[in-house]
Amino acid sequence: MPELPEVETVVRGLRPRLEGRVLTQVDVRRGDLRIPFPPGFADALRGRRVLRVVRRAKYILATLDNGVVLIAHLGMSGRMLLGDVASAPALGAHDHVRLITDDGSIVTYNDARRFGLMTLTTEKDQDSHPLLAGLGPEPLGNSFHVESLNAALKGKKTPIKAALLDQKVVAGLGNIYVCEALFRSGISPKRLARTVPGARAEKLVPAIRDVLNAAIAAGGSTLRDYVQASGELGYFQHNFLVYGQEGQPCSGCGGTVKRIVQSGRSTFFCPKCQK
DNA sequence: ACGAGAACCTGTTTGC
DNA sequence: TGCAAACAGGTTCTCG
Repeated sequence: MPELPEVETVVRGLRPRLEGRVLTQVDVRRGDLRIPFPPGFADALRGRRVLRVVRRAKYILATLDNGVVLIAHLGMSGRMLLGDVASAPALGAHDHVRLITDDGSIVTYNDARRFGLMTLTTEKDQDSHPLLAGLGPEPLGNSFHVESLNAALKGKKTPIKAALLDQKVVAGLGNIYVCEALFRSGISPKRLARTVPGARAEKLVPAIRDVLNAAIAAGGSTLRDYVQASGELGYFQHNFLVYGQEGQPCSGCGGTVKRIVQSGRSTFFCPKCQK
């Protein structure tokens, strides 16, 4: 479900609830997510103060005052639901973890499909953690630029669509924003990645940045069940130019947006505008 | 070593 | 109307 803009939106919703607060209660209802919760998971968090909450790629990282870092990933269907002790919502069918703070906030991690995960590391080991160590550059950060993308795509025979979904190439893109960025840069999703470095990459880098920034400004995209941590809906889905637009007229040329399947995922694009 | 495809799991939408 | 198939924002493993 959530890609970089949605996770960023969730993090911004969690910050005012968690940063500076003490976790007075940590309840794990169901431990069989994508990876099992580590032993002592709840004990490592309970009674600790949250120093900061940040996003890395599609991961949410919460650093505690004992040096422990909570790693959370929302998978396809994960959500962070916010509530208050005063009006505590009943536990839902897929509420897996519930955090309660010293000022009465409730953060509930809900994930129907259980493709998400929660685990622990430490500040010291964070950079070498298996989930985080291999990630490519943040697309909105200083280390993502034409040169780094050129290097990452060099010699790759896979279609550019698949290459951009590879979190080692650039960290945080998913199916929606890859489709949108390729459309905005006029690059066919079927084009081999090794043919993108150069002039095409010079269009692609700003297209990726622009679409992500626009989506963050809109509070992410709300499809089906995704909602912001605040419970509000993102609205960037209304700005999709190709994603989900099969059969609709292309905003660029008036032709028809096509849907194909690449490595098992839907790709939406305009064959006239994207070469 | 690399890339395509399957697998993980549940809920919703689509099509016959 | 009802049921089965298809499909969904991600990641990781297996197989060729």
